Amino acid sequence: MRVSRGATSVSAGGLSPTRVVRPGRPRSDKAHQAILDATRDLIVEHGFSDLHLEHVAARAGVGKSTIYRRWASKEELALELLLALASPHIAIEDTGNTREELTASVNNAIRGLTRSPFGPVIRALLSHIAVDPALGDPFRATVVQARRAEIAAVIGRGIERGDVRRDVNVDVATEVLVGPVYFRLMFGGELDDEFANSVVDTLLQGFATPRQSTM
Amino acid sequence: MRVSRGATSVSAGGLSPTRVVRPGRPRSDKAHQAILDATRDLIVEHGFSDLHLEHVAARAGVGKSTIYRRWASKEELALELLLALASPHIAIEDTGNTREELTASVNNAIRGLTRSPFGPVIRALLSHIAVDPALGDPFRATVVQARRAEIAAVIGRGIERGDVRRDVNVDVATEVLVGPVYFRLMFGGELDDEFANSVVDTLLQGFATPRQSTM
DNA sequence: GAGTTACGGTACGTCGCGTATCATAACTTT
DNA sequence: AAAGTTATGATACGCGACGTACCGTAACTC
Repeated sequence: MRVSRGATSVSAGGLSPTRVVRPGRPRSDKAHQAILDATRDLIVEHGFSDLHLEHVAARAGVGKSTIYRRWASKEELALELLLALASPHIAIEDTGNTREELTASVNNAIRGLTRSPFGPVIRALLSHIAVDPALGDPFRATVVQARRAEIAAVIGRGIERGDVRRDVNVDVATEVLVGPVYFRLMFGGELDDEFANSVVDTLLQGFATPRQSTM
Repeated sequence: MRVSRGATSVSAGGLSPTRVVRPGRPRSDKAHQAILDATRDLIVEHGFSDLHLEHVAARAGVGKSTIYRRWASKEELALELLLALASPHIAIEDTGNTREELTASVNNAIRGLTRSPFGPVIRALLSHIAVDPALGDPFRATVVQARRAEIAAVIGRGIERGDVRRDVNVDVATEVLVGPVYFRLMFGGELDDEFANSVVDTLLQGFATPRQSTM
């Protein structure tokens, strides 16, 4: 059995619930965070279906019962982890330049998937998100919704600046911008700046030749 | 990877293996197909992580050992099933009309996911495809590659007709056409004709206003 | 018929799940 | 400082599925 109980770097964005401190032990959030960290590491290393809570407990330096006291299932634990990891990669700054902002939209998604534990974790959970509403619905309601809103804002600013057609559908815009990124995540292909630029070029100009733009 | 003993071709083109008939029982392929059918039904009903080979055996009217004799693991069984289900939804007819063909490209993907068992099965296997090369590599090498080639042909015909810009990157074209479909498969949203049309409209015209097309 | 082989069935050890129980450590209250 | 409260780590348990091993037998060839 593995003994390395390395709690590695602390991930971003923890939750801070209003907690009433009562007699007895004070629900040290160190344990809470240690469990999430161990879960993250083990998912990254072995994937979700080989995530075993007894290993999580061992690596977090915690009893198995402590985990079951706080989360009803492996899925709930994974969901909390996923939402915590997702949030940092969504915001897009208003730079005044539409192309820049669109590229940032794609690059933000890419960087979240390639340069942070969010990538391996969501990869491991894709099926569950797609199949299990208990995971999928909260994820859609928070992460996906936030990303749609952020890109809607980018498109909106582009329209104001006169750079973007007024009739662009913002939901579809999100999907053609970020969908390709997830396509490559699943089905292979480089996720780099060149890809981001290529997607944005394609989307800004469109497929059609100028003379055919009313085809 | 140890595939079944070559009794069936892994891809969906019918089965015509050179079979050496030897004494003893003749590897009835009825059993083989019954196992695949049962696997498909159970994945559709309960998802991949609740797919239990003892149930597959029972539903297929087969001993559990028979399954283990032919496939090394649940994943290999699922892979063969997946490849068999994927192929029918890829070909795109040359209609002479670029917009029609692009719409068909998106609609083919949508129909494969919504109107056939391929949808539930790939949903259940997304994570494994994204994480496990033993599943992902064969899938990419066959299904994804075929789809890329098919869409490359559509783009090529569009260029010949003068409808599509000559500098469109065909890989990126595949991704912006089909990526949105998989995005919605995972993260929610209707998968219907309206969506397909909306994607194609967006992609043909592009985001940019005409006067900004060189932005 | 004799020979061969895959077959269905079953029993087995292993492992992770999720629950229950318990003595104890950590902290609050008085 | 002592008493009271509560979450904690540890351990044991039953359950179910995994994957293996072994059987007697059915199906087919020669």
